[in-house]
Amino acid sequence: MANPRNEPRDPSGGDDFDIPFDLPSETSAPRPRAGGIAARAAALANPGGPAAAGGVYLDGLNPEQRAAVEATEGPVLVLAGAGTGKTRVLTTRIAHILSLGRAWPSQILAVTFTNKAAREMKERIGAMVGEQVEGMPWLGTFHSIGVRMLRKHAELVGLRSGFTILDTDDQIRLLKQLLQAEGIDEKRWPARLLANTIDGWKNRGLSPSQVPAGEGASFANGRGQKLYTDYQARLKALNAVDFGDLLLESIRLLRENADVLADYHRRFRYILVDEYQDTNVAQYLWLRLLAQGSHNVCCVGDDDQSIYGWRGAEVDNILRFESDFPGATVVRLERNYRSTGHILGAAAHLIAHNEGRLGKTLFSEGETGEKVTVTGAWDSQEEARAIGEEIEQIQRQGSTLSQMAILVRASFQMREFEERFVTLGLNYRVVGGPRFYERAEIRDALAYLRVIASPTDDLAFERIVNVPKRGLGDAALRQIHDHARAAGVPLVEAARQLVGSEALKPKVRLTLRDLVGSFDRWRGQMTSMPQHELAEIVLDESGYTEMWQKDRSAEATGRLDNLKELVRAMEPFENLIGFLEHISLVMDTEGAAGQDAVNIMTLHSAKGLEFETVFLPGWEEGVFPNQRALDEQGRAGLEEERRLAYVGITRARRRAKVFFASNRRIHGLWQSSVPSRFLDELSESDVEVTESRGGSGWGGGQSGRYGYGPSRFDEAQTFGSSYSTPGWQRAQNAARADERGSGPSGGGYSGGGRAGGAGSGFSDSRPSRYAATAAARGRVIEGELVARSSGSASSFKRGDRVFHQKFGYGDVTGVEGNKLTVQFDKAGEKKLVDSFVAAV
DNA sequence: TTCTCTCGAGTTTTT
DNA sequence: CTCGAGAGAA
Repeated sequence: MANPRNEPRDPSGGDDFDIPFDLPSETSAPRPRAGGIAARAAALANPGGPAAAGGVYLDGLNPEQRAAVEATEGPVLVLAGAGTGKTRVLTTRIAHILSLGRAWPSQILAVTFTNKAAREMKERIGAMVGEQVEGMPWLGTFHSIGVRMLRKHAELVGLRSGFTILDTDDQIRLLKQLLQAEGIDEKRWPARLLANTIDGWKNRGLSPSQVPAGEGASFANGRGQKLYTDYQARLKALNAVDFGDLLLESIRLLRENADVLADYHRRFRYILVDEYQDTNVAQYLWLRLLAQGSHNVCCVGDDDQSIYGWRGAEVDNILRFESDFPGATVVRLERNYRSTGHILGAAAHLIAHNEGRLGKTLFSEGETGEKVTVTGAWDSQEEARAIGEEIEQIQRQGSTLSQMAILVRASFQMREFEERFVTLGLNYRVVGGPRFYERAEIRDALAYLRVIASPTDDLAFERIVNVPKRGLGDAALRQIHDHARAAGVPLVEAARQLVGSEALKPKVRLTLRDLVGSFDRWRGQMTSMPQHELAEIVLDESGYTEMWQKDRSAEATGRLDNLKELVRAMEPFENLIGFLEHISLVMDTEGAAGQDAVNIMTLHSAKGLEFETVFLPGWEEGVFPNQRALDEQGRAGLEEERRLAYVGITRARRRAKVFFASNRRIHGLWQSSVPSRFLDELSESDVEVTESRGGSGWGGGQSGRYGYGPSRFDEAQTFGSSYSTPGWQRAQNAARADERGSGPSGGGYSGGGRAGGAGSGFSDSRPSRYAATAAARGRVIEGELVARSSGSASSFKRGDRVFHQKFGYGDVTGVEGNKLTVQFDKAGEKKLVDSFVAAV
């Protein structure tokens, strides 16, 4: 299309980059109006004009932010600490580039990790530059931009444009089939593990042939690499890609087709990357390829907030930026606008314990505020109880529940809070959890729609042949499979052919005929009615809705609601194909914010959010830092855990409240625990130890820091009894009842009295009576004792007389590794880990 | 084919 | 303890 202007020219104006399956918002997006540049220039010159927002956008920035925005040319790394206005810089920078007329909206590539981040960025840019943002087709997640490229050039990487994107579930089912075909024992080598392994390779940008020999051999006695090769072949045959391929294949596309790459180089004048510390190798390679064009690449990130190493993120990417992009401008944003002085101080002191970091010191000009509190609880139930109380108290002081959040390390910790809040009648909302489109009922429904839209989608067909149960089980499916392979046709077609033959049992044949007939019928209706109406008909006629209506389990109604929600979500799309195209990448929960409620979520999902008050429970060795992270990743794992702690604290605007419990039930066993080393890494001057509930002066069970020095929290553990309270849990089992009967009950929540509680054990660090047992279980990594193994043999034997803090005295009646069976005098028989009983 | 039971494992999560 | 997945029984 001819463009009257010389430079810059907007390539999106009718060029062949448009693809058929866009979101409605994109296809209907108005192209930049004629005179865009003039209008923008006018806006700059005349801040009072219609596009005035652009004229003043630089005003509110601090000098560093402004520098980051104005350094438009060449590589720029913005090290943006927590709460320093990272998103603001990113969005303002885009607005700035547009306002200066340096590029058309369609010439800016802006990548984020999540759809949520992309959406937010779009909104904020929109607020600054108005409709122009609609012309930014290249603002999106790595994956969605990858898809866009691949759809356009599918044939260059051996795909057809309508390829399907497999989610994790499909992926696993496919791999299971491969494992079976190879005769590999799925118990020893689970498909899940293979999926993770392959994902790991893909994250590192490795195609099957590039997998290092040693690693390829690590799975299933050397067959890992072959399986990966087979898997890729199978994907191609199905005209499908998985998430990793979206990047890997894009990279291949760009590498192997110089003309395509040149095209994108010409197109992308400015590249911006959010959360750069989270990029993996594949994403890095992809970016580097594209950045070779203009060199105007701006990465924003915070090495201290890199918490996704375990899924392939390479902190190294951000640490290496300056050598990767020579001549890079580095801007540090250290002025924090979020948290009070004490919170920042505590967080800074903590994170300073990490070695591999670029180093930033956050400062705030705001008030010092309240100190970070550290509170010890006897066990996890009391911890939940104490937090519940604090929440109610803060609420009484006028805060809303939504301004508070409980951030846990692992989701098993959430349960206790949920139970507690249910009894308190306190509204809470669990953020995160299974994504909407990951729910079984949604995927089933989608599978039906996929088969309708694309009769060659074997995986989708397999998923729902027998859902709801209609008597088409393994045997029938195998027959269809065999026939499909023999005839070289997709499953649906094979089914159709079998129905016409005599090969099937009469009953099966009839059922299958109905099913195939239904699909044909629905497919016929696809063009004659809106997709959401079709979906309703399909769910109804297939018996799927009925299946859940008959289900009397607790979740059934929720599932039906989800299905309704799905139907509703389909409405805005142009057609079924358009809907399916984007569902796999762009559908997220976006849970109704709804009523005022306390937020409960993992530390990971809290990244990027902020709250007035943040509760951080479970700061105990093993839980946080997480034992497995330590065992598997050693020092690197510890540092990532520490960054997680840093992320947690810096979520707080006004109050950060840390908790630890001396006892916690993990996998059904009561374990006593040691306060987290991170507690000691918080600067003392920013922390206040609020010994919550009394303290009988027993001190902690296990003190002794396992080699990393005594802690000031070792004995700051207390007894507040949770055992004597009225039964607040639902069905209590016998064991729980026993505990209540025998626990060292302090007589209610408030019990115990405060005397001698706080800090009484601070200075006098008595040697623990359990130290010997504990030390035997120590584990050294890189000369530093950072981990404890739990699998070692016990030093106890049958017949030993032992003492337990909660259950009292008893006799060992059985030993299995480090797990003991103990017959307690009062509490009855218990199974527990040896480290929390002591020999007497 | 489907239901029930036993066994085993058991961070973090996006796309 | 608690959930999910696979193996045996109806």
